[in-house]
Amino acid sequence: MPELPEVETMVRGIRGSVEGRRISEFRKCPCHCKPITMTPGIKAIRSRVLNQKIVTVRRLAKRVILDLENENSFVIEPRMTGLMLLSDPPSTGHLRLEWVLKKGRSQNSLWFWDRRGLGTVRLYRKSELLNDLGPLKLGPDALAVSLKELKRRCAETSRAVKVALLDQKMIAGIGNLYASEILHLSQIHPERKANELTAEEIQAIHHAMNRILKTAIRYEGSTLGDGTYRNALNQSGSYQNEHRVYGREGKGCPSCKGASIIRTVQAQRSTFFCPCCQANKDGF
DNA sequence: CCCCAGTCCTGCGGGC
DNA sequence: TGCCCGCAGGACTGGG
Repeated sequence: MPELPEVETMVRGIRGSVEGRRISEFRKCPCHCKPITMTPGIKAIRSRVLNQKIVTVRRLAKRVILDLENENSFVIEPRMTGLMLLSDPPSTGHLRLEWVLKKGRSQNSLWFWDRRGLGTVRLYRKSELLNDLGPLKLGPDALAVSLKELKRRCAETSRAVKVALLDQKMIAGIGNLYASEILHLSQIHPERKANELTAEEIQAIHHAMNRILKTAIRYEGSTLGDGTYRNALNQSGSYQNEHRVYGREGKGCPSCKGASIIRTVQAQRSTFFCPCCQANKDGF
């Protein structure tokens, strides 16, 4: 499930083979699955992107952005199982889109692969992506938000802090896996109301967010049991071996060694935490 | 404002 | 052994 570290890994993996190249072809792959969401349609996209050079490859929260020289930008949202690949798809059956790229005489391809097909590919004007007033309505990036801004945004919501961290309008880039990891390192109970956290607790979250996400990027993200997440060369990440709580229900807490990790459900998603290390305040 | 359930989608694994 | 069902959850929507 690509979250910030996985999407950052995708961007880093494809950048060198994509930036500065021209799109000589953009097409749907002949797979028999339902087509993924794409706006506008393939014809309109082709008319705006063919023969355009890809100037920049970058990450915007959990999206991959390809900025073209004519001020159009591809916004690729992998959601659960989408991948950006340069070679060797996990299975050819779920290849969705292909960009054929050219630079001088050399030619290579970039693919969007998506087993479940929940991912989306859209073309926007680059000017629409500059801030959170645009169509994406994203909050500040989890790796760029200042402590002051995080405090301000926490104060604005009474939702459980775990649920608030998943809200891309509040902070962009964190998903279900890293939300649990961040709160465990912060030693904060996931049900605590965001607007009741102390300044010290928000500072702990800010610090943990940076540490967890940066470390996960260094490990090239988490590849879970289903093996779906892979980097641009179809290789697994390794941060799953460093997980403190996610997917570790009933196993020992890596911090206190004594207690077992508990799984609960918040906003219809699994939350993992240590009832001992994260048992702070409000009776939790 | 907040919360909840439903929607999209496919593969996997538990239970019978 | 084989089939059915629930689960995985990112983003979004509609109703209370």
